[in-house]
Amino acid sequence: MSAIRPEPRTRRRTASDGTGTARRAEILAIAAELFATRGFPQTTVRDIGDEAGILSGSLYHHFDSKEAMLAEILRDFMENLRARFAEVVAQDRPPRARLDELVRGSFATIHQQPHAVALYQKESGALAGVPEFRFVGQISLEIEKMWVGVIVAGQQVGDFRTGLDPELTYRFIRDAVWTSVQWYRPRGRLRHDVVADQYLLLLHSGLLADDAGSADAGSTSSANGR
Amino acid sequence: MSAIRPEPRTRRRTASDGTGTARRAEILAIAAELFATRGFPQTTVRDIGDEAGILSGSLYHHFDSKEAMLAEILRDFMENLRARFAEVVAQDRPPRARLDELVRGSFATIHQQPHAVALYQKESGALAGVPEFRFVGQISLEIEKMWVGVIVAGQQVGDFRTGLDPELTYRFIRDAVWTSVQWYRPRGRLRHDVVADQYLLLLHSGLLADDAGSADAGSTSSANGR
Amino acid sequence: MSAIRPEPRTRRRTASDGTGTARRAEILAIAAELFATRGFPQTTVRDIGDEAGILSGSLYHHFDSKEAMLAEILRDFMENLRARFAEVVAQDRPPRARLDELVRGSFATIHQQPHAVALYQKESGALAGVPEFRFVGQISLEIEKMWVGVIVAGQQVGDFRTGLDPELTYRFIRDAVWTSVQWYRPRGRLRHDVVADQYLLLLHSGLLADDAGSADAGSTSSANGR
Amino acid sequence: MSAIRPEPRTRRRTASDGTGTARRAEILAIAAELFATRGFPQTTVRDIGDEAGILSGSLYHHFDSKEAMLAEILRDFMENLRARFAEVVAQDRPPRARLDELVRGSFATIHQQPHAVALYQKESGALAGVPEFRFVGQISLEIEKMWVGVIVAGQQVGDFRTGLDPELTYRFIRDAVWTSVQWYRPRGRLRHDVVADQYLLLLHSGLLADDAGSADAGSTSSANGR
DNA sequence: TATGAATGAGAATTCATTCAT
DNA sequence: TATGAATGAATTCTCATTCAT
Repeated sequence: MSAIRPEPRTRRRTASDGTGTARRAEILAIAAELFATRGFPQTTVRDIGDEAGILSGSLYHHFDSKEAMLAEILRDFMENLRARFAEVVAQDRPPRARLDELVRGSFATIHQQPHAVALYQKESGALAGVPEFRFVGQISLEIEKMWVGVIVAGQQVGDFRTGLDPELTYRFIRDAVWTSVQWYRPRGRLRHDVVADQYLLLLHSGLLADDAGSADAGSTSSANGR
Repeated sequence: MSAIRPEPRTRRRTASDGTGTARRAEILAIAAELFATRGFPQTTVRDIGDEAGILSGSLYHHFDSKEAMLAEILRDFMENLRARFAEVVAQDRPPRARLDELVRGSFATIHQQPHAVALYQKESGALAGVPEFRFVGQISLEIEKMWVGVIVAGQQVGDFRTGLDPELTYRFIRDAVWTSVQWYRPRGRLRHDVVADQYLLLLHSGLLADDAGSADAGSTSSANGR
Repeated sequence: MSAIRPEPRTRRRTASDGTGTARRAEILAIAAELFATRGFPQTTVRDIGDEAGILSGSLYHHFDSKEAMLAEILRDFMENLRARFAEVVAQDRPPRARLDELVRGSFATIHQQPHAVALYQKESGALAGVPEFRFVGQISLEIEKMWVGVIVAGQQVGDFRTGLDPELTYRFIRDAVWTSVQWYRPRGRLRHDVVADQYLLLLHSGLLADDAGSADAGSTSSANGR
Repeated sequence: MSAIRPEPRTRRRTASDGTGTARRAEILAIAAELFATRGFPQTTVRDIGDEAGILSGSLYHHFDSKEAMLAEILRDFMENLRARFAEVVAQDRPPRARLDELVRGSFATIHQQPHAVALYQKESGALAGVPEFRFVGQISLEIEKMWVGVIVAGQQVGDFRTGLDPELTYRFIRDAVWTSVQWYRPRGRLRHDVVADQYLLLLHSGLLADDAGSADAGSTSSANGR
């Protein structure tokens, strides 16, 4: 019974009109978990419906499409993240302190919203060219600018090593931090702030032992403090 | 046409029987690229056939299934990688030198086989429980043991900072290194050895400037960012 | 397993590459009949598959979509019709003879291709704005121009009554002729050329008896010479 | 709220019980327009609800089903039309005058109720076998009898040409007249009575110019109609 | 080796309809 | 009267895979 080319229907409820928030949020949380664990394409609307206790078709009472669910989850997450980071970089503290907080905040976010983070990591690549998901690239870029800004500032005040390319450094940090969502277990024994501590220790001072610097060029690493 | 001893129907040519090797390899390369760029589930056998200039059904003369293609690509890649790393860790050199070479080798691998690396990164998660892909987890674990072994050795000889958990450190390094496949462009202006240099600089000595070090692990970390 | 936004696949076989013509034509004929009798939206691809003896999904081996089937049927029909009419209007005969042949040709077409005609009648309205079906409106317009051209020519040579608006006259004729597809039965006792004869009699001379003119409005339509 | 004798659940308010008449009529008008422009199957209850400013589910407080809406619209229209025509044919005037008025009345109806007419034209075919819509065929038949009766009467009194089959003539007239709903614009410059005038001119006297007989083949084609 | 036709199991989405509130 | 959540059946279309030629 499909028309030859049906005109687009009027929109359904969206996130911002505050209607049916309860059920929507519930379903979105379920979808986020499934998308994150199985991947978006591998998750069927039936999976979501089953988990939510309704028929898959009934999901369309709440959302326009499976894609729209993904968009809503990602948008919520990314706008939140941007705001969180913007607050940090706006602080009147030395770059080094701000970078630390960006890192800590990231690990905390992974702890609090592992699904959204995993989702972002997994799908943002495939979303690059899709118009409805332009915001992903945009916000990513804004975030990148904040982080790189802090790194550059840190180099300027002499806190950070200048031999490092800020862009490249940002990527190294970003990848190490966010990819941890793939092995970090929120309920595991390794707490997120401990992971952050460890990462910051490595990031700040490097892997080489402090007095290994002299040994670096090959000489006397004898005094090695351990 | 009847062979003296016909092969059991279940198994077609495999990589090692040296038949039709040329066409097979060609198709596998195409598949690897498509799998890597679009993702495995999003790549259809028709995509592969189109790119190879044959009909999708004809692919089944070469391979048992789409999954079998993925398995072959990944197995080739991972066994190679394991061998490569095994050579490095077997060298009679200080841990630090060996770790550097592991890192450099990884970036070089990304340069040489970006598709396989991307594939491994994207799909290995979803492959965790699939019997045919058990080798992925196994080899990953072997590789992890090699790297962690080097890190531990480095700590034992005093080259590497001991405050760092070796497992955690491995993950931080692994994630930063391999995730670079997502932004590294083999034909871009940023050469892979330069990327490796930059990463090793960060990894070795950390982000903090050398004269900031006194504030660092030095006692009075009052100004310390946290 | 749907990708977020799959790129459009390469085209399948089309009508003009002359491949698989046999099966294609068979299926198209079935589809035409179903579309014509049930209406396009009310015909499901399952209906077509059932009638063709294959699964509905298998139709997509031959055609890109249900819509594409409709387009092919209509295009074949309309281009043919245009050619047929173009031949007639190009003849070096008086307008009256050409108009008669247009009418007779139309009834003959209804006899020969009732499904395509019914389809055109039923669906062309809904197809107005759809890009893939622009040809429908275009060819319709070309045909209209041919007919109206003949009518105008007939008026100019004095064959046709000048009190009639040519456009309007065309529509009256067109609608009476083509709508007959809805009641004409190709295998019925009423042959198409008889129907054409009757229609032409009415069209030529009108409903009023030849000597009924005097009774007309009662007044002085004396010049009504027949 | 409990009525003394609650109506059986199967039947809700109908057109004739005078309840909620205003809203009902409003909704029916909306439905008629949508059904007429998009076609009945292509119109969703949601479309109707949207246009009426209520949710689609709420329509079921007024009507039993989407089909019931269509039935009500068509029945109203057709009973009215039958009555209108019945009045005309009952007049004590010559057949010719009555036929003219039937035609004029039809064009006027198209002008006044274009949606209902279009609806009738579009859907009556598909409704042929549906029990709830038997009235459509019945009334159509009654109307046909009236028209054919007038035509036959006209032939008997010598007003109408006798070489024409009355049934066939009726169909030609009916199709030309009613199909005009598809191009007639109630608010256009071409008024319905002008259209009727033009059609009647063509119908009465035919397309051939009054003195065209002699001009025809040049000779004495008195027996004209070819 | 390859084609071309087909299978069969899903996929997302639509939609008339119901019903508790 | 109307809402909002849900049903359940159907729809178009996709896709890995098979197999006779």
